[in-house]
Amino acid sequence: MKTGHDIAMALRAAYLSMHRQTNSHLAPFGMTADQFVLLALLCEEDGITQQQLARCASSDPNTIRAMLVLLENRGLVKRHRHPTDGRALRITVTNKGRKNYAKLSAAIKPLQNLLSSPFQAKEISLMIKSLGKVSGAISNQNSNNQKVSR
Amino acid sequence: MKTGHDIAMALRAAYLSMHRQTNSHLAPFGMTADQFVLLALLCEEDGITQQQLARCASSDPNTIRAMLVLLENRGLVKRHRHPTDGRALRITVTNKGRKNYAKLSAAIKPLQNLLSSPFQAKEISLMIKSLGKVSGAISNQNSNNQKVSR
DNA sequence: TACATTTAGTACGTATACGTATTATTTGAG
DNA sequence: CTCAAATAATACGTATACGTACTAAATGTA
Repeated sequence: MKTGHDIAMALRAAYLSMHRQTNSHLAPFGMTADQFVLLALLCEEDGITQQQLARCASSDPNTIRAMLVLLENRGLVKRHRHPTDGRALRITVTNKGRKNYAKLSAAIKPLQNLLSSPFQAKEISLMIKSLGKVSGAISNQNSNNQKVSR
Repeated sequence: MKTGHDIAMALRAAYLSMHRQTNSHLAPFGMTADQFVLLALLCEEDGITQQQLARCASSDPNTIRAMLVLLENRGLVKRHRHPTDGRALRITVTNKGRKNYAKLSAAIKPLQNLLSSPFQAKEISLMIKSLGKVSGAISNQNSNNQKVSR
């Protein structure tokens, strides 16, 4: 009988395997899997703030900032002051960043296909839905503390 | 239509959420989620080597070693020379380690239940099977390179 | 037995994940 | 308008993930 612990271990194995492979596919281009995630999100929705990026990437502002600094130093993104909110930074992708994204995106296509290859279309959406349930069930944990304490 | 990229993002979100929550549940006890994984594996199968532990934890020897050093400094595990293989180290859990594991195991039970709560038993085994397919499809990538190149 | 190859562990460096504390702005209540 | 609370970003520290290079021990083969 499978338990929550089994889910956790399976999730861990799948994520770490995927992350490792993605990194090794992108390393020849001097890019990491996580940097690619940011670049992909920004190419989809340019000009969002670090805060929003942290949410979309399921990460946190500290990590996002460190990564963006690296990407900015390599000329792939820019961080501008937000026009109406003096605290926030708007992140945009440079032309170089977009070109890189296109190249990398092509480079990991085989890996992405491999990722979906053992499944039928229905299974994929089912698995994604299940993973969403996991995220949902778990991430509404702490937000309670904060909302209740208000 | 969902693609490999969608699987990757969903997997990332689920894993990072789970990892964060697990860490925050274990932090009061001065333990991390990953340390708990090692302790759990060792309590199941005591006396295995760092190499085996790396495989079981879906991690790598460098990471495992660093974690074991921390755990050993806190008296939770011990690293002995392997009786027949002079290169290897056998890792065993101390009594203190076992007691800690029992305590922590109880502490995260609620989280583990939460993890499995949105599913029926069948869905759980299905998801675990799917995650296994992901791990399998991906991790047989590099081992080819090495075997072919010989 | 001698030696090339493989394997377990280690050392070191970079990137992430994320908690906590601090600063600068914005927002909202009075 | 004033000031407390909330928010975005940052600084800093620790733990992980993992690549690469190296050492020591085991193994297979000539």
